[in-house]
Amino acid sequence: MTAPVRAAYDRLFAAYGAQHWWPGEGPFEVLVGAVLVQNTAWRNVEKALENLREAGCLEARRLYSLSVAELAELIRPAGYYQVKAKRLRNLLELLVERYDASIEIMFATPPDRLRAELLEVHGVGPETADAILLYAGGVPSFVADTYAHRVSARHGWLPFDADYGQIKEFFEERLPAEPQLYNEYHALLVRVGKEHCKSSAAKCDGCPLAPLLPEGGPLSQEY
DNA sequence: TGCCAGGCCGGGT
DNA sequence: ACCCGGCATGGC
Repeated sequence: MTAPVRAAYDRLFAAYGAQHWWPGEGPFEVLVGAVLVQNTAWRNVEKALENLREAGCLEARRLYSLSVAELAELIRPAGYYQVKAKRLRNLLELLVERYDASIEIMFATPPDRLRAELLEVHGVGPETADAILLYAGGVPSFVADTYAHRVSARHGWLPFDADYGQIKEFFEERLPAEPQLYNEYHALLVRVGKEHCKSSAAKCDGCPLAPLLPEGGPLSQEY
């Protein structure tokens, strides 16, 4: 059977509705948040962003003017604050030095090239790059995070050992290249993953995707 | 109270 | 090419 990627989306949206990820926040805040949220609960990121806001530093040049130590102290609630302070600065360096601190100029470069440039930033991996492209730039670049992996593996859509690029490609090949769709799908996968695919326990009871599971239930080892 | 969160990097085999 | 540990706060 062909993987019901679109059907899964429809079920998730029907069950959960719009998730409103990164609603109303400007692209710069999204870019900062994309680094801060690495392996971290979003509520912790909110505290860090609030600190930055109070310090008047939610602006590229202002934030770039801080030392790593100052930056680290402000983003402390987000966890991994020492490494993230450096990563954030590396990303800001690209934005400020190469793109004159302008998100708009940055996104004027072709998405494929911009993605490559983001990946060259020390501390920006594929998921962070895609999150920036999608949520800050409206570029239809699917964010294949750990939950996309779990859901895909459990449903037998992909082998468990599929890598990031394969998961991303899998979804992109089966969906129209619409940023709003990618945006919502990613958020919905996280939502359903948290409620039903957490760690090794498959709580398929009441999962909106349960009807789409192969015979015999979820197929995965670890996830 | 332990487990986990919207990753990524570096070092060792 | 893998596998693994480090990084850290805060909520359930």
